[in-house]
Amino acid sequence: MGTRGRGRSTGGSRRVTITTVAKAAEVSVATVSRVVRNHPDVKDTTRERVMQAIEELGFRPSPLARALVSGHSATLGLIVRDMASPFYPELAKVVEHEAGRQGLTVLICGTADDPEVSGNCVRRMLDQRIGAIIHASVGLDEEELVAEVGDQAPVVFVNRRPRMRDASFVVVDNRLGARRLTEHLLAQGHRRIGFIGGPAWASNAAERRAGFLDAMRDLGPGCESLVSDGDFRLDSGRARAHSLLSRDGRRPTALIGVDDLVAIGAMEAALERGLGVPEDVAIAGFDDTQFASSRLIGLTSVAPHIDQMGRAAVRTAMRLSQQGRRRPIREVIEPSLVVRRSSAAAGRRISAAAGRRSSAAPGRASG
Amino acid sequence: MGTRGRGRSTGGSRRVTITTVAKAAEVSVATVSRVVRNHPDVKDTTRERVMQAIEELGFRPSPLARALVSGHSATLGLIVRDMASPFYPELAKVVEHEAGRQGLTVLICGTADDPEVSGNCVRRMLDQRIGAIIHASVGLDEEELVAEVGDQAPVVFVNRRPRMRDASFVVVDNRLGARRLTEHLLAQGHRRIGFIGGPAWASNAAERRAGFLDAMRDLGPGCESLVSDGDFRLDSGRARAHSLLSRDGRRPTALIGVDDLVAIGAMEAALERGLGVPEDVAIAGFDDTQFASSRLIGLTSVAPHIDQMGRAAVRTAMRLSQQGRRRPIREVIEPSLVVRRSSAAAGRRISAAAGRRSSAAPGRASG
DNA sequence: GTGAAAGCGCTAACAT
DNA sequence: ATGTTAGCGCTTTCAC
Repeated sequence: MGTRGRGRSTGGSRRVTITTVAKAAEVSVATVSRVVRNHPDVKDTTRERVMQAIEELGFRPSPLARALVSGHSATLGLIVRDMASPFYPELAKVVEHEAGRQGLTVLICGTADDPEVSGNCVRRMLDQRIGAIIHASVGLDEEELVAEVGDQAPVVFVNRRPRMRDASFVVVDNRLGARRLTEHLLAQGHRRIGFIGGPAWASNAAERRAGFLDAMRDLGPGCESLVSDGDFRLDSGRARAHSLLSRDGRRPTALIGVDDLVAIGAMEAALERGLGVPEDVAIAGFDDTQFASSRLIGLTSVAPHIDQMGRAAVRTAMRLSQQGRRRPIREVIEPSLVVRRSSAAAGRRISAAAGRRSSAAPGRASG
Repeated sequence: MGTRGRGRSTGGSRRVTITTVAKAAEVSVATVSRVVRNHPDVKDTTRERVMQAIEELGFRPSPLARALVSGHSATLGLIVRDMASPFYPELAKVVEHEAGRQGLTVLICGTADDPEVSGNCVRRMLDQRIGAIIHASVGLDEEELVAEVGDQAPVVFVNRRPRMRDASFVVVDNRLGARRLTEHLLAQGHRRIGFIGGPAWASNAAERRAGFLDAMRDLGPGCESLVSDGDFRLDSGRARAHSLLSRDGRRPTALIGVDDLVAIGAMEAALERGLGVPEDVAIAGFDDTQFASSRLIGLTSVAPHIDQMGRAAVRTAMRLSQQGRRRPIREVIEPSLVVRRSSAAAGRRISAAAGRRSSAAPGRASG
């Protein structure tokens, strides 16, 4: 603290390398290296001496040199679709925080689900001998991705269930989430429900949609399901909602957005048409993002527990990169339903604690 | 395309290094290196030959080795306060995108304005021989930061004007923004205006506050200014707003939040007190984030032009790291005021094009 | 348990 | 205009 150097480093203080430490501790660089890496084959007294030298000199090993020689660095690559879409920054925050706690650095990259951007991104990461890739985008065909990566780094898919065998992933049970949400809406008396979906290639969108349709079939005999696919953007949600809500006489009384942003687009559309939410049309989304939880919006949403997902992703990535990734690690998180004003018929079915993370998944969940 | 390798790399294909290329092109590694770095001292025919070898072999230089020997890498470090606060992901998106276009990798890190986290973060980045640091957090005392970094990498402060001389930065003119906003509110007939500020150590918060107070003094003689400082979180905004709005008889008719999140907290508070926005109390914020621009919220906000800021930040970072950063580069962006429903007295003072980025800064701006 | 030596893949003098 | 050589700071056999 308070080095008070005048900008230029203070004359003599050359950079502290492993060699410096070796000399100070009167051992070879190999031994210092062992100590730093916690290799067992070091006598306790030696270890002590080296540790002290490290401490005194303020030695910090160069991740660069380390990565160059060992072939992989303590760096995580996080690939997202769009940092500006509310789900991703929340995920990024958790991942970065968790990674930081483990001393890992996080490289970030936003593809716009453009395979080319995505490819560049992955290549740049591999060139850095990245330790593991956390892939939370949905675009690039995963075959290509995995082929490109080969065995250069383990890949963890997040929020997306890859089609291929032996891939590792951390996802939320989207079908279950959709089912619970649908169940909730049916219980509210809705008989005509619209689903505003995502692009065909997005597996999580497909799962949510399928979950909705299955639930309608199983639980809402005689009810009508309307599906309209768009992409993940707000404007798409709005446009699709407008079109669904314009069916005179037969318009849906409830709308589900494939994610919160789309649902918010739908809310905007309702507003623009002079429809009250939830009186005229109930609306719900997926992801339980900050946006949804604001009382100004009060959007009912399926919570994938982003923090849990993020932490699991980092843990998985670390395990894979350590254990030589013998076999895939898969994790499925149970979603919960957070009911808010946008779908609360009586205006007060919101669970007592209106706080953000309150889970309201009831016991009556289907089997 | 379509390498179709069976996972394991296809037997013989060893890694392609600069030496491989040198052999193939029948030149020395130095020449290949020159070609790769666009060094002028290479005969055109030679260059051609090398380029072709590079192409054919699919050679990609190792950023690791490069950084190790040259002392700095093509990597940008982005330090933010909180990825989950709407301003930052929008900035991160632009920075990452712009960096990607230049072939730069982005390392990200969220401090919670905790100097310790921030310090670790900076050290990790320096250990990676980062090319430049874009610092968009506000917490760590910049003296410490700059001392720690020394001349190891150039630093660009973004969205924060450092107190020290010869620091580079890209900021928005917060005082001007605050003045324009205040002017707008006064023009709407407000005579008692509250300002919900940020923490004392945040320079941008201080500037916004000062701009507000100055404008009130200059333009609103006899008007009352109420200031209540909090932090940058939504809950802080809500709490502060509640307290300001509870002054019976003398409550403000307009509230400014130090950023959009705080302003939204204030909107929630108004809602909770049964006050209409903007009829009973007008509300406005800073940053013009996505959140603000949704019609569901329609928050009047001062736009710092995040995209412009982000691009300028990357440009500045690159310039500094190339030109040996002789002298600081400073850039001040002119904000514009985006008027939305939350402060539109008649309910229709919203500029015709209700789109997100429509700037509504009028000519009558103060000198 | 410890050390010596050979690189990892490149750049940067210095020769030529 | 091109080649040679010495590292960057570390890990990793392989001896001892």
